[in-house]
Amino acid sequence: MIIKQKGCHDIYGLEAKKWNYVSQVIDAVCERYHYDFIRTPIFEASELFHRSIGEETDVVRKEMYDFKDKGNRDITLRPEGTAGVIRSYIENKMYGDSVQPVKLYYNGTMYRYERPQSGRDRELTQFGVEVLGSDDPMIDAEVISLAVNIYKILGLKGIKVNINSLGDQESRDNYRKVLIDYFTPYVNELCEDCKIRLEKNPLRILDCKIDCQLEIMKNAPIIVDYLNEESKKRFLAVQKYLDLLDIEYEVNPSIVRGLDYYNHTVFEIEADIEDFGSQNVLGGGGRYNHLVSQLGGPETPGIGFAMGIGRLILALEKEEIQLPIEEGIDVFVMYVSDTEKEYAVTLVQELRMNGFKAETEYMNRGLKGQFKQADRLKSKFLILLNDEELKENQIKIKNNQTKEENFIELDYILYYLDEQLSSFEESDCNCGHHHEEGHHCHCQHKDDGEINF
RNA sequence: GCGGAAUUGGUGAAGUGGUUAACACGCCGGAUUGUGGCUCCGGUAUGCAUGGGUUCGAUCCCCAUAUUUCGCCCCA
Repeated sequence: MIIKQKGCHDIYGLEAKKWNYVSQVIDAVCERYHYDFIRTPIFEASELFHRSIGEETDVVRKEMYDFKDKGNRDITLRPEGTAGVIRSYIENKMYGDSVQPVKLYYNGTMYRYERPQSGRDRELTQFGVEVLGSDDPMIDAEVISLAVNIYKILGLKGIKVNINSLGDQESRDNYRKVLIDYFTPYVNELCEDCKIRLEKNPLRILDCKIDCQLEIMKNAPIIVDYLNEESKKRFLAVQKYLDLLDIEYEVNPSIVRGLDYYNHTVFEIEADIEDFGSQNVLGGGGRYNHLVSQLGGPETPGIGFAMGIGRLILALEKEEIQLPIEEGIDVFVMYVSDTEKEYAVTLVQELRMNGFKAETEYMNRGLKGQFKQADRLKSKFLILLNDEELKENQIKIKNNQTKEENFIELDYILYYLDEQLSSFEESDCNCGHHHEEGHHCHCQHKDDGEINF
């Protein structure tokens, strides 16, 4: 038997419905924030990732899914979304578009050659946004608020935003020196990885999970103290806008992010979920004002963030949040004889063309089997075709909840179903969603007056 | 890259070094001659991840591989 590759998943059934629902929420929110969808290739030249993400990062050093193609080109399956979007921005000269800044979002699969575990796969799906062309701190706050809103609309509670600033190049260089000076006397106390980091990327020592226990960490210099005037002002402005948007956040000096292209604002969004381990970080991002020029475009400020959809859905499941997913069908058409079957074919077609979710029998089951099938499909109504009754232009329809049966004129069936089904839509919210019995509406439009699909 | 646990049918699983591998759910069929969801009856693994080894004999013991799963590093 051929089975799926390590760290990959088949998503189908209810799981697939959840994914689609989350995507719908993302699309709706992005539309309101006026972000345009962009779809870039899943594979790119390897060099793109080496140059953008950084040679020394773990993602590039040990997680790249790369190979040679038949033309002997070095190809990599994208490990994240930003690099491809920036490449596209430059290649398509979007910096010349009449509408600026350019606000984009993507939602697609990424690949990392990792050891799979809970909340981490080799094929993962990320949704993310990128804003290019504006350095306004207000955009930083907007991007964070967009992410937070998506989590809120989906019903996640306990969302925590951690922010930090890496400052501009001057601040960062300055801080880098301070860090090296600080840690060098203690080099023998550091773990093996951090000894290497001390030379290559001292910032990452700060979020080392091993060395964070050390005494020297507590007194380590904090970057915020080494920001120059301008960077400090900028960071405070971001916080001001977050306050205005009523977003709770915490300044966390240990957030440095694993990709090299970030400067100024960096942030991570985590869910406060028990037993979620290190998988509680649902998304993260930051500003990258030199990435575009680094990849050969004009000097262009940018900011973005990404969230893992798989991990998000895991979080929703852990929190037992019911999504308003439609289940079941409107009507199941039953038949026995061949002439009834012929009528069923056309009737089902007509029902479908008029917007009803209609099903019929394909497995040659007896009437008993068809009743069972209709129940499995959670059909709200049953239509029982009968040759004798059809001759009289009559059709028998049964409400599968009340068990009430009625004879209806053939021509009247669409109207009848329409009327009957609308009584199923009763719900104390009017979000337009259909909520199954016992499910609650999480659209939150009533509370926030914001999003309504 | 490192470490722990697991792998029996469509599903959940029990089990033993020795003839036909429990049980339950599901599914299909029948009792019920065109109104079911209850009940009863019947059917449903030449098979216990794969490859070696130990043995008279292995699903059960040993080794390896694969996969799943949970951690570490890192990340979403």
